[in-house]
Amino acid sequence: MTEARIRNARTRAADNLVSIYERQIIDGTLAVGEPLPPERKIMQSFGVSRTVVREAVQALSAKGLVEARPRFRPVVRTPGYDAAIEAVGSVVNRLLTVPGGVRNLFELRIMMEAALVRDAALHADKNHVARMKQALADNEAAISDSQRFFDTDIAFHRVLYEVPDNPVLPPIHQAYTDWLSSHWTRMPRDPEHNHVNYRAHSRIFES
Amino acid sequence: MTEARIRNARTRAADNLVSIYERQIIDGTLAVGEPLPPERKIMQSFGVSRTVVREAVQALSAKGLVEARPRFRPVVRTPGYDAAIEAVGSVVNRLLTVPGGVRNLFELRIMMEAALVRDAALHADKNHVARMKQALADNEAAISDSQRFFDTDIAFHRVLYEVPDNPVLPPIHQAYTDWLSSHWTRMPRDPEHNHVNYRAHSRIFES
DNA sequence: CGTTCCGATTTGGTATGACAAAAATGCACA
DNA sequence: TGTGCATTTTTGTCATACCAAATCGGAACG
Repeated sequence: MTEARIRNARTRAADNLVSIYERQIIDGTLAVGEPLPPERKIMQSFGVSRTVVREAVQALSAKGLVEARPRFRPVVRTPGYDAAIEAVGSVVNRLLTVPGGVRNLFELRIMMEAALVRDAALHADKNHVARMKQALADNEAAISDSQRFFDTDIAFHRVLYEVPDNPVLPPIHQAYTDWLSSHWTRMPRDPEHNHVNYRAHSRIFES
Repeated sequence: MTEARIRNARTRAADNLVSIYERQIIDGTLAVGEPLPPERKIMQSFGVSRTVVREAVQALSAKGLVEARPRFRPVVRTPGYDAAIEAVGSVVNRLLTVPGGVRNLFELRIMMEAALVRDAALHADKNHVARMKQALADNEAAISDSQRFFDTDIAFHRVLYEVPDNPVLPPIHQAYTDWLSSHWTRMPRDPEHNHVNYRAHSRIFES
């Protein structure tokens, strides 16, 4: 989809810098956790103005390749799926405010988790089963504490996302919880029902 | 997840501009399709330097709220789920190049589409059934033409994503096809098998 | 010898001004 | 009315400057 926009784009100056540092980050020339060179060093070594350097850095930050806190040097970052999730964060949060936005995302989550449960019932190994049992026990122990129940509930779901051993899934779970957690005004209580539900699931894959 | 970073963030100058224009775009003060004011107008009306204005515009572009081609005025854009997808584009494309990246995303797609098929079998209405039949027919008619078969295959899948009437899903389908289409070196042939598969699906929901 | 504290230096954030090239505009002309 | 060109805007980039915050280095101290 990006090509649709790139085709009209004359060569922008900062983009060269961006692609250069992209390569350097990917091939390890710039180690993860290390800061980028100071802006003034960069402009000297590439012969561009500071304006261009700053734009490039901002673009790298938007792409999730570096983490730039104001007043601090940008730090090279592990380009993982969580970076992708973060990139959409602001857009999604805005979409959640429109009518039905929360419901739409919630329904998607329900659909995905149903699929995950089916997958887990088929492919979960001993290790995963043990962890789910543990998470379920923690959840049960926290029934009286609303906050802890919520947390352990999330932990239980997280195991579901880890069963398929697909690195894409855990960040998605993280994204769901981040995006939806602030919209949980309703259904704080009703733990027994969830419990019964999950216990049923835990039985399914014991086969 | 954003909060973990925001907590350290002193107020950056351009962020104010970004949030201001975010509001103006959302509440319709700035109509979709209209260009943003010239940078000089913006800096005059807000009393900031052009540096800040440019950074704000770039940030809006990264967020998908405006579409900025070089040398052209940034154009206000529909803030939809497709904008969110586009924001992750570069990260995902890079992740697809790592070993197993394509497989991970493909497995996720398979899992989701399986869930979609189950949903369609339960909730598809007459209209959707008709469209799937049509797409299936187009697909069958294009068996001999590899490219057209590919396109009609995509069209068939698209209907699946539209059945649940969840505006999140079609952009996801678009993203899958965009991201994975360039990695389709294998399995270009084998149309009959797909056909049989889909025909079976089309039978499922006729109930 | 290690730690803490303070000052000098570095560095990022912002402002200002300038200029070339491309786009938008308006006007003359057909 | 439609078209082509000259003029004006506007963006992309550069250079410079200043402030405040972060960093760094050494001195003072335990």
